[in-house]
Amino acid sequence: MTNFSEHALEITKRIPKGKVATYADIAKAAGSQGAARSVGSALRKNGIAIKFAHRISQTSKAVRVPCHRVIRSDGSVGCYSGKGNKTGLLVAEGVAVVNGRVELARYKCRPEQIID
DNA sequence: GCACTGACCGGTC
DNA sequence: AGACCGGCCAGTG
Repeated sequence: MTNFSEHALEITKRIPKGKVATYADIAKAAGSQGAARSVGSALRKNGIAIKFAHRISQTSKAVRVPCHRVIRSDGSVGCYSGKGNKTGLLVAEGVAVVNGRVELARYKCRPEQIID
């Protein structure tokens, strides 16, 4: 695991429940603005899982990176390994998703909340 | 070190 | 509001 992907995952874990963050913001917070694509790659490689949903909280050890809270900068939910969206999970957490999009103005968390 | 690849971004049309 | 296009950047072989 490289420094960047590691950092990106750490940041992703810090996204508060009920909020979302964009790939671009994470890339920037990870120290490489514009590396949004790389953030996606990192999440894919680590592919932690969306399973998060049916087993929220507790599970002390399991790392569980909430990748579903990471969306595209235009508010669209985006892809997930090409199959399945994170829409359901977002809704389950209280994030309103309309037509596969999230109202960024309302649900996007501030950068300072996810930066180290 | 080169040449792909991709859970992306921003500007244009 | 969509759809397209070129460019980014880190990971991988």
